[in-house]
Amino acid sequence: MRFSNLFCPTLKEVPKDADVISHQLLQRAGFIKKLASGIYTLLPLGLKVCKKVEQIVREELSKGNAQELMMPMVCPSSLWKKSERWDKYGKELLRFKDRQENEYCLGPTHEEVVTDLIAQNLKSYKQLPLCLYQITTKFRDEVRPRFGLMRGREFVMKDAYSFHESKEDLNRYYEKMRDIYEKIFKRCQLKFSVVTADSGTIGGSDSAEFMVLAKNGEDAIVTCKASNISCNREAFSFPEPQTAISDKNIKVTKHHTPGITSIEELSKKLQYAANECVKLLVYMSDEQAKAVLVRGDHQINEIKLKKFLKATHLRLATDKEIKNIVGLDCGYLGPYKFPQNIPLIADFSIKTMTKMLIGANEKEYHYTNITREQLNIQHYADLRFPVEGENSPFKKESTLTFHRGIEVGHIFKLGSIYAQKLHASFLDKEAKQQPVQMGCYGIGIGRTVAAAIEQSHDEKGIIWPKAIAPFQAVIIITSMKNETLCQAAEELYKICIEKKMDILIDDRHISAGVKFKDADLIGIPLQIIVGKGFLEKQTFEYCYRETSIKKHGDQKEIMRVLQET
RNA sequence: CGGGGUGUAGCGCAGUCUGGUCAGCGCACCUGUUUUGGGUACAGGGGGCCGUAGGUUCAAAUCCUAUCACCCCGACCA
Repeated sequence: MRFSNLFCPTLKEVPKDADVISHQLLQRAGFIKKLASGIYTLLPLGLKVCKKVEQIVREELSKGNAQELMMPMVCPSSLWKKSERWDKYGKELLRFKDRQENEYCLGPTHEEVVTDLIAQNLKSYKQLPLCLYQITTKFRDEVRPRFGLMRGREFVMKDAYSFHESKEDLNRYYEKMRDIYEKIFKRCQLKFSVVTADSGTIGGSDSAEFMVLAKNGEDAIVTCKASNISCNREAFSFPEPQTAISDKNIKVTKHHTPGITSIEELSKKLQYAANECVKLLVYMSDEQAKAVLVRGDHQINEIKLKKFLKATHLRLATDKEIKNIVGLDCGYLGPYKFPQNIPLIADFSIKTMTKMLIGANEKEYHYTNITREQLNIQHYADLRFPVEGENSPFKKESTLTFHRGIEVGHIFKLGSIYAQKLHASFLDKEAKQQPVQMGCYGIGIGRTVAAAIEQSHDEKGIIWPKAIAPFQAVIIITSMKNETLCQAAEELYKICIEKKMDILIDDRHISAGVKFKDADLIGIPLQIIVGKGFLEKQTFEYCYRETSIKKHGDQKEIMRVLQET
């Protein structure tokens, strides 16, 4: 490729709409251009890097006997209604109608389409196992798109779906896919960690996320080193603790607390630690009120709560609803003498409390020294997020540590939920009809590219891992007016092209300084400089982007170095 | 969805409070000279009816109203 011919608009200044480094550099180095919020054009270099990642993905997946296909982006609502996700998926599913007033959505993922495809064609166990995948543009109308390619609304994703005659075979393939994913991200030269995850809207049982460790990551990873557990913060589960024996010698005290409604203020005023306070939150679970108790220093994990309640829609009750139900404004709600028609559900941690501070269900009053026995708690469950630095529930001596990560891959065991809803079944060896067992496996291609930059850059620009760099090397001609230099560079370039190397030659009629700056910004791993060294000694200079180490060599040596990379 | 902010040339910004020599700066771009190993220097030049639509006024980038777009924070701590 000739730079003089390349559409690569680089910028000196940081675009004002970008504040994470990958987003800034992708724009500055001419890889992407924003069209609308969360919607980007991949410019030639951006596309080139994506293709390199895709190629790695294709090569590794084919080792797992996965076959590539391409499903439509536009999906009729009927399939989504069958799977019940037309209602469950929410606003992220972009819906619209055609001229016949038929409803459609833009596919955010393709379980429905692929399961339907299989339902229509699967007959016998002899056709299994089977794995199909595609690398296509998905659309999710994100609540808040941000960070460029890291959380766009339109994005390129590889999604694979596997089909099996038994759970055992699904388990076997899931493990295989985990290995394939590890190989893919290793080949992309990323530092990542595999963590236990929640399966979210996709549904299913086991799932694991592949997290690229980076400080700008949107996900929190919780680790207990001693027990070798690494988990998405959302999916960290606590075992049921032993019930503590309440302090029977203490007396309930009522306190007048006008204007004091926050845990922080209360614990200060009444000399009660935040972890001795209990807060009560009213949720609407499919429009049924539920009261949830959690310790003052804890946060409710709504994913867990939703699962526990088996709710389709879950939200906090509005102030108005609370007033209707309890007859009280927020701030003084408490579980003692709470309206009996609303079930009280408490987080496991409440079990370990010997006394507590709660709202009095009376304006401007709180109680202290309440014990669990005085409350009519109907259920205990694991409902909260872990807290950074708290003791591990698995190993006493160990604490929980937190890291940030970018979720670049996610694998799930779906089981037969989609198969049942979309009637994908087959005849087994005993001629019995069985629903097919499914797994699904995603990789965010654009997100992987962004994650690579988050992990590898400096003040000068991107430092691409060799495996996914847009070019192996760039040949820089320091002066286009010097014919000797041009000839030498062109000859080298010609040899590279003949050897099918992916090389850029910077033949622009501009000063050498600009060429160096652009090469650094774009992040090409190796710069080959044809300049004064050549005029003096007929040698080329080569410089590694990552280390800035400069060396000299003749054409033979350059070819050797290039073969290595 | 709530709060905050920003829309002026391809990019980054000043000008808006206090309406009138206000269509401006830097980078980028074009021409010429210069320079030729880390965004050379000088000279000249092209490009925007100031997000959009109304309104107020003799006069609007500037004031008012509406609207659109984009960005940030939050969207559970009772």
